Amino acid sequence: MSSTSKTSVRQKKVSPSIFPDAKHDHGKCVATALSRANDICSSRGVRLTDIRREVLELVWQSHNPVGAYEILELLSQGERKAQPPTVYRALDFLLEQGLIHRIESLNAFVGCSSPGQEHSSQFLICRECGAAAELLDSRIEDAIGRGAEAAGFSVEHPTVELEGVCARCQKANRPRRHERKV
Amino acid sequence: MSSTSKTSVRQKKVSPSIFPDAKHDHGKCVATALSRANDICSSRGVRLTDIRREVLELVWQSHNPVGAYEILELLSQGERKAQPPTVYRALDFLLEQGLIHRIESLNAFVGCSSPGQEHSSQFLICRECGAAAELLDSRIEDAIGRGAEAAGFSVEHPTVELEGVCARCQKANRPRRHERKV
DNA sequence: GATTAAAATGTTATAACATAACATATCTTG
DNA sequence: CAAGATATGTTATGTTATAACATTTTAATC
Repeated sequence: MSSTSKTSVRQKKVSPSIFPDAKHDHGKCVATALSRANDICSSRGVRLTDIRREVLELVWQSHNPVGAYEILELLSQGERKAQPPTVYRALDFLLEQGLIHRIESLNAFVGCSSPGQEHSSQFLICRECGAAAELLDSRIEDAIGRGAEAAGFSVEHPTVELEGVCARCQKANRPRRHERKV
Repeated sequence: MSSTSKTSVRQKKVSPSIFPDAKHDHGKCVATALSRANDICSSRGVRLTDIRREVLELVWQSHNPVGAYEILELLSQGERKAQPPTVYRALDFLLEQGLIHRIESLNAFVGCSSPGQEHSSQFLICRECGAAAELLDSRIEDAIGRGAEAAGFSVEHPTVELEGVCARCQKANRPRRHERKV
């Protein structure tokens, strides 16, 4: 057991949006991610090299999962002319350190919202805007644990990726009253 | 006839193994899958052509997810010399009809254990023997639905793939008492 | 049973994602 | 600084998937 990471895990008003607001300060997201990554890496004695930091920054360019080759292109726009292995090696490092997650259903990568702690998470992936939000829902985790246990199966690496439509896109798509078909 | 394949679907002693027994009659699995596929396709007025049936049969060659190019190779061992699009088109058809599932974390395909009914399922994937078993656990489904709902997210296509070790492989791997390290 | 439109398959080429293998550079640490 | 470990560069190739267009097969209608 790793004790309590936050005491207010279960609030009354669960933030209705783990999805970032349209006008949130994304610079802050990036800054926080980089700062935490720094802390985590130095506390573990592993090196957050230039390439690794740049790749992390590119993954965090938005809340949408980004493909390795997209990163490669972005990375190659600067001075550096990288090859695929450079990117994949950096991604492997970031995955090992729990700084990013891989989205299997998209072959893409997204920044981890709570690095530094082991956790199994669930992703909500909006098919409209492409954003991915990380859910840390213990009830889902528990249900999965119990379901697997009933089959005598020991889960080591759960993948939970939920494609659908986020609240914002649902609102945006909802037709006006007078436009409705039925 | 389709209808009841067995009346004892919900027994007291829930089969502790949705994973197939080592010595189960796999020919029966295949025969059942093909027969159901036939029924489903004819009732829907879609065509289970030779290629599609062969691909379905190859997917069902075992309970381990199988890659598209592996299918391609197997398919090309016979008379037919197929190309990738042939296989992917057949797989697309089988997916659309709910006769197979795609395992995102493996880029591979596995037969559906309960075709003919819409369902969201969860996969238990053994990293030892490679077998994949399909769980239809409403509690996991519910927990996911609630978790997503709390975020205002509407789930359309859930992907739940649980990598770990199946009961049989756990037993097989467990060291003898006198061999234990700790 | 010929006509024809739709559906399925064949064929060629290429896109997209990922890693193997070995060379070179750069960081540590004695 | 020497020397091993770690990280990156470089070349080639493996693996998964699809686009685009040609041909064949099927099913429906006359």
